[in-house]
Formats: sequence, structure tokens, C-alpha cells
Amino acid sequence: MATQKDIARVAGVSPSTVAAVLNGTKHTRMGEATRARVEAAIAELGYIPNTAARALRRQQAGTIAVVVENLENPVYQELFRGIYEAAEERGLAVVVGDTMWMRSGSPFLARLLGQGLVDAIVLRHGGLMDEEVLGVLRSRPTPVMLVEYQSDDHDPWVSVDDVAAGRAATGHLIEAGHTEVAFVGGFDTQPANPRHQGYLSAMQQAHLEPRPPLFTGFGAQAGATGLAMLRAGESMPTAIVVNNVMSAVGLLGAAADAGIAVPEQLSVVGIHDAEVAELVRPRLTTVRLPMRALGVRAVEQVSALLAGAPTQLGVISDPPPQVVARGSVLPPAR
Amino acid sequence: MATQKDIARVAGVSPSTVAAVLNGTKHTRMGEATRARVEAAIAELGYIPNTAARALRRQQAGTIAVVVENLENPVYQELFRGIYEAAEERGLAVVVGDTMWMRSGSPFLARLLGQGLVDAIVLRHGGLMDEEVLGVLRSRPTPVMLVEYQSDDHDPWVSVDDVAAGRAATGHLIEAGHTEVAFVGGFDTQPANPRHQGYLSAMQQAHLEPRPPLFTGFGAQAGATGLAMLRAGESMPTAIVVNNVMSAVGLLGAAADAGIAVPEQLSVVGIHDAEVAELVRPRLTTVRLPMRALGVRAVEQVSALLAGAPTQLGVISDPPPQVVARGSVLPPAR
DNA sequence: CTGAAAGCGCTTACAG
DNA sequence: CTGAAAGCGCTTACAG
Repeated sequence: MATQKDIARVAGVSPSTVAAVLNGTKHTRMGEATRARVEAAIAELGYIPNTAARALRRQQAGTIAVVVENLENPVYQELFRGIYEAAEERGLAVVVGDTMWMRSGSPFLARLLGQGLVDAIVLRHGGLMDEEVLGVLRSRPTPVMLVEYQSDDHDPWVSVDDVAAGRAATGHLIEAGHTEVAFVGGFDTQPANPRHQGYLSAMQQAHLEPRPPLFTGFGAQAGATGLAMLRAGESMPTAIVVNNVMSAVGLLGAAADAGIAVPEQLSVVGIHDAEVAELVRPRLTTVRLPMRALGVRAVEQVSALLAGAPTQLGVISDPPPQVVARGSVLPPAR
Repeated sequence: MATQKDIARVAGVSPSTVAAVLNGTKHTRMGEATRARVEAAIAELGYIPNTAARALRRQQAGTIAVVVENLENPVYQELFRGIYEAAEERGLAVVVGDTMWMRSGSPFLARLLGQGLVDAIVLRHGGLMDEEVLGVLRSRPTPVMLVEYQSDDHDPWVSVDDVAAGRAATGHLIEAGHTEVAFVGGFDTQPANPRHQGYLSAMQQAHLEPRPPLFTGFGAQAGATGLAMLRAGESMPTAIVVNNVMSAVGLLGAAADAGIAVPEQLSVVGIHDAEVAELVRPRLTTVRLPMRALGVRAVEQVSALLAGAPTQLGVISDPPPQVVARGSVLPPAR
């Protein structure tokens, strides 16, 4: 591989001159002939900069790592897009990984932990990550920005407004006339599950009796399980707020299997929007969260952190969560 | 940040000794007391190796980059898993990116192109990538392993057996008694669309008349468009092979909207398996491709390439594509 | 068994 | 306007 030294030799100049041409630094008004010779040599030798050397010398890698708990969750599509766009604006490269890969001792983790390759980590672990690994991560000098609701400011974090999302989903059902509204999915987290908090808030505001939440987890199975539990209970609700789109889709499938007509007999709203909501029948009504804005904000804030500039962390309330009315909600049958 | 030099000072030894302890190299039988002192200093200072420096010195990064054309395509879940597992076995870190990010001049591309940070690239571009960028990539010394069907050996590539997948999907429909089978989705590529080739082969073998393919692309919309074209045509088929799961799901939705009962009036098989096939109603019958094995193979072969060892490229025929019978196929109504 | 030294490829003050 | 030199943090022959 050709190096700057090689170019210097071929062009008959010093390495510093080559670096100047390459980086457009200082020697800006260098002799035209010199510059031309250098550029010719660069082209001739097919020079490629060595990023490792540059990172070492500059003491920054120009890269942020994004790690999420489940790479193929459709919900991240927009998040990645926002992160990428904001990063590109700042000349930062983005590199993505899965929480699953972050077992202690894994090469991926070692790479993230190692100095010099990654300037900051944007992490959404969804509670799935080893506390030990998390601790190790936190003890490092490279900043870790959490992208999920935290309620305390122990770590820097940014999040969409999950409480408002829960409230919007529940409110939409209440406005349609439902009074028997259940909440299904997610976990009983610490701090309290924010979407469930939103559900509670909407129910109380409408003077309706909240039902005990069914924290059945994430994924399609969580929706099916939730519906089964509801059917086994004393009185079926007429409407369900589901913590997550994929769970809502799972619930829709389970309802079809059980011969429950959605939306005629049962209304369903899923929190978070994704393409699959448009694909199933009936189409799923969802609450859309500003994931792209979240990505942009995460990069902004991590950059601010890196630069020592003042940060603006916490919940992103603009744009607010928005109900996307599709086909899974109708007024209750009577 | 503490460096090896700092540790050496604190422990009262030379930097080489620190390196020896850290890497477990040569000085293997060093004085127990020395080693203990060094280890204490490492712990005390919270030493973290600088990966950029190491990569520079060793002239290898210990990382492979995986770039796919659409990060959130559910089909990649298994591919990533296979890649990750095989990479971990070899002590390699994996870093993921989206083809979309590889625009000329983007920091991500620069990072991939630059020497020293990435030892090899595993790429699935699905024909979506700029020919120019592709050319640049190919001109670099770091090997690029393609993970998609190529038919020629211009670049190193590995692929699942797409021809066999097309044949299996079509064969399944023929065995169910269908004679009017259409092919929808994908592109009219160069080399010829291998799944369509498989369709053709199965039809001919059964002495059935193939229909002209409807190359409507990828994604859910491609399925809906394909169905619309079929309905506008002279005679509806009784069964459809869809090039891709997501397209098949889109086709299912469009069929429901049009009042066409699947599978009673129309049978559908999607190529490639994904969770969503299990979630929709009717459940979608698919052909499962060994994506995990593909990932493992890609890493194996890229390692062989790097090591200068003999490679075994091309189609992975074991395990063969497998029909996953769910609810979208029935014998034709008469 | 341990240390001094060179060098990976780059950037950046500093001198001329 | 251009060059010589130091140094980022590590690894690895080589000498003792």
C-alpha cells in the first residue's frame, strides 16, 4: 500500500507537503506546480489514507457506534436514518451492532471498549443487556448515550415521549367510545413503564377504571399471550392498547385464530409505527413516534457531549406522538 | 487515558514487559512477582488498550464490515447471526452498515475504504448500489465478498441456492395440483433472475406452460402491483410464486382487499422465510433459505481469502431450500 | 528473564 | 512557501 511517504518520494516533495495537499490545511497557497505534482502522484499510486494511523494521531476516530437490542426491529429503520443523516452532516461515520453481540469477552465488545476506534456509543439496550457489560461500558471514558426513557439523569439519555404515546393510544380509544380498555405488553420496568403510565393517565383523566396491566413482554408472542390471558379473565375489554407494534400484530393474528373480529368486536391500537401495520388485515392503527428526530437528537447530543458543549437531554416532545388511524378501531358494539 | 507506558512506570518495568503480560506473548515464564506487579498496575489505572494503535502496528484491524442493501429486512436476521458467530470464533469483530450510506464522499464509505480499520467487506448490494461506488470498492486492496448469486466468478461470491428455491416453491404448487402458476416480483437481472430460473425449470419439468414473469421489484408494494397486473390480464392464475416474503405479504393484503380468498381461490408461496409469514392470516407458506449457513460461509471464505488459503466459493447447496407449509396453499378450486 | 529501540502511517507545531 | 522532526500507542525483533 502506498503511503504519504511514497507519494512524497514520487512527487519529489516532503511528507508534510503531501499531508497539506491531502488535508487542505495551511499550505493553502502552495505552488500550483507542487500541488499538481503531488496530486498526480496520489492518483498514480492509488493512494488510500490509513484511517487507523489518522485516528491514532488525531486522537479521534470520527466514528460513532450505534448498538440496539434487536437489529431487525422495523422500528429502528427511521432511527438509523436520523442518526446517519445527523452523523454525515458532522463528517462522522456510523457503525451499527446488536446488543446480542455484547457478551463479555466478545471481539465486538472489545472493539467498542478499546480506545481510538469509536468516539462515542449510542445505545438502546431495552433492559436486555447484561448489567455487568453495561457497567464496564459506563466505566469507560468514551461517552455512552442512551436512547430510551430513563426518568433519572444518571446517564445521558434521550427518548421519544413514551408517556404521551401511551396517552394518545388510550385517548384515541376513549374518544371512539370505549370504556373497557386494557393494556398489554412490555415489561414492568424500573422506572415504571412509561407507556403504561400514559395509559393510566388517560384512563384517570376520563374517569375510567384502568385494568391491571398485562406485562407480557415484546415481540409477536407477547400480543398473543396477552389476548389469551384476557380471554381467560372474567370480562373481555372492548379495546386494547398494545405496548408495541409487533405485539399488536401478534395479537391481531391470535384474535383471527380465535374468531374475534377486529375491529367489530375488539379495537386494537399498537404503539410505534412500522410498515407491517400497513400490511396486515385489518390494517393496524398505531401511534407514530418521531424516531428519526430521536436519531438526529442522539447524534446532536453526543456531539455536544464530545465537544463539551451544553447538552439538552431527556424527552423529545416535538413532534408529539401521532395516532395513525387505520382499520383496527371502531366504536364498541352494543 | 492510561497507556502501556504509564503501567510500565507504575509497575517499575519496561513497556515491553507490559505488552508481554497483555498479549500473553513470549515472556510466558516471567517472574511471578513481575507479572503480579504489572497486573496490579493495569487494574489500578483502569488500562484500556488502544485499538487504533494496535491495528496500525499489527497491520490488521481484526474487524470485518457487513453491508447490506436494507438493514431492516427481516431476512437478514439469520444472516447476521451466522456472520457474527463465525466471526467471533475467529476473534473478529463485526460492524454493520447499510448500502444506502455508501454514497460517494460519505464518511461511512471513506471509513470502509480507508486502510487499517476493516480487514474485509461482506457486501450484499442487491443491485442497488452505485456502479461507481462499487468500482471504487473493487479497486481497493481490502477484499470484498459478495453474498448474492452471481453466476460468474468475476468477484468472490457466495450465495444460497436461489434457483433451487424458485424450483421448490413452484414444485410445491405443482404438487398441490396447480397448472396455472405465475411468477411475481424481483428484477430482470443480469445474470438472469435465479429464482425465476428455478420457476421456469420446475414448470418445464412438469410440462407446464410458464407465464411471462412480472418483475415488479422488492418490498410489499411489488406484491400488490403484481396482483393488480395479474387481475388486469386475461386469465388469473390459480397460484403465484412470489420472489420475496415481503412482496408475498403485500400480495396477501392486496388479495384480501380485492376479495380474493387465499388459499381457497388463490395459492401463494413466498421465497425466503421470515417471522412475518407466521404473523399474517392466512399464514404464508414460504421457502426457507439457509441464511445462517450463508453468513458462516461468507466469513469462512473471507478469512480464507485473507489468509491466502484455498477458497470454496459459489452456491451453498447444503442445506437445500425447504418449503415451510403454512396456510396459503390449497389445491386449485374446480 | 527483561529492556532499549525501531517503526506502523499519519499530523502538526516549529524552523527556515 | 516548504521541510525536518516529534509523537500518537502499540508490537516485536534484537540485544543483554
